[in-house]
Amino acid sequence: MTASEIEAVESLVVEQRHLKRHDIIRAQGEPVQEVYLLAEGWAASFLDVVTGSRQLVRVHLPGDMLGTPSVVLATAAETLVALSRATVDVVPLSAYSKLFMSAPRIAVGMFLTAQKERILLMDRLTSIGRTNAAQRLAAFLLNIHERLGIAGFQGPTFQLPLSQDELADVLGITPVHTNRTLSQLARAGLIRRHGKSITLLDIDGLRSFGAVPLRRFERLPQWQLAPGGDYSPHAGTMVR
Amino acid sequence: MTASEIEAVESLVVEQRHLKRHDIIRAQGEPVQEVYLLAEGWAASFLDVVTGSRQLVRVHLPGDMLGTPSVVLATAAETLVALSRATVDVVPLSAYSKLFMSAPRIAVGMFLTAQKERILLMDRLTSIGRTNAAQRLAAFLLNIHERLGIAGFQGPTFQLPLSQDELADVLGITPVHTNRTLSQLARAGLIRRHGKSITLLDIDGLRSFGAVPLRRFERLPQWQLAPGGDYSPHAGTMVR
DNA sequence: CGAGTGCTTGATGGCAATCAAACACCGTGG
DNA sequence: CCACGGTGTTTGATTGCCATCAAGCACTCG
Repeated sequence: MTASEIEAVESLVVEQRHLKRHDIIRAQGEPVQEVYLLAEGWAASFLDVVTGSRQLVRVHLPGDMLGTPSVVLATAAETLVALSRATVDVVPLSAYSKLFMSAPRIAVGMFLTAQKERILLMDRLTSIGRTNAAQRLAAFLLNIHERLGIAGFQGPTFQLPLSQDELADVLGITPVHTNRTLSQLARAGLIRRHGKSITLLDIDGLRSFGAVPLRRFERLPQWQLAPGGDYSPHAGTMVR
Repeated sequence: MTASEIEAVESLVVEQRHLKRHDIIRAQGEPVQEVYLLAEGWAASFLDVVTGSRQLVRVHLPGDMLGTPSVVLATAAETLVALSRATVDVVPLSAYSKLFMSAPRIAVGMFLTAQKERILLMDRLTSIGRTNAAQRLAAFLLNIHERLGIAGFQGPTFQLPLSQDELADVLGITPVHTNRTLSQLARAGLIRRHGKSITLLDIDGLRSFGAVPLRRFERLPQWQLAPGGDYSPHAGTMVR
């Protein structure tokens, strides 16, 4: 989200929750009455499968909204969990929807954010459906690295607070094979590991190896509102 | 989309294109200047992988908007292709965005549609990441069947205008294995095939076999606009 | 009727799952 | 201080799902 969107959402916060690793923010199947703004730490959204396994569909970093897909459902589709010590701001759904309906500039931002998330999910789907374990891992590490870069962290080294079990649930493979795949990328000289610390030794190499497309998200001029932040009066385009 | 949303989008149509099977509506990498409303026939969105394979990320039926995720990009992420003889309505992006910014009721609908698509992508990701080929196929057939039911078709039999190669690109497996998997579901008594015609013999059996979650999409009361279709005046929630 | 496309089946190989066990790390409690 | 249980990581052995390679068959169309 952009800074102004975060600012607007922050004004709706009614509660702040401090979580430790593995704490559930909101479980799959619960009624949808809130959305969340991740203020600090890492979190994840995952779906349970009846067979017992689960799929991490998204890893969240500070500034991300959590739980927004489920606003079209009566009961939540995803479970939201803290991956590290974290802080989330609780936003009542009623306030969130009211913000959308009363602040056009924010509404545009929320809409475009949702479309951006669709692109990222499409990329993940392609990665999991059409590439092997090592390529998926490369793609995932690059994605995290890029997002940390946007958040201000520099350099090729970062802390990844995911266990190999959780990483396996991201990649759609088993924990055992995750371990072997990490070793494989290290042996190939693409990454280095020290505990939870990951160093990307060859970013271009990882990108071509993982078949990762470059995504330059932009706000096209078509999405600029008329000055003043109010709705541009276009008679005839109003509906009903 | 709801009927009123389709109606609103239809008023923006500048051109109608009649396509035959395999025609490209818009290719990956092209500038994003339009979105599309599928009026007739089947279509698909897919992503190419540099390794040569591709992933069908979404199969579209009449009434679906095509190409909307890429409105956050300068060049399109997905290729849009006709799966059968089809008709698409071309909507300039500028008109589409103007509709969003001037018609709050439609804007809410477009936002909720995007969130719904995220849920569906999350379900697909879980299906491909965490279930085997037969389960993915069951889940896909159920999804298509359910959407055809919403569109008014009844009964357990429908025409699936996808080649096994295309089906393979949906499921993230090879064409050869798609064939074997179809035979497997038929041998198990879950489906019957006659050419492109598919009959679901045991819908509940397919649902439990494919580990398919039930999704009841609803418009929660929080998303109801104040009567009149105009923005509800909530002083203090306007931003900037 | 020949070429192309799509479907089907067989044989073989490889990537990843499964089963199993040892090892490192860490906070807790005797 | 060290025993300990728990969690997480690593490695080996075996199995199996699916990919790959190959070939035959059915159908359509120019």
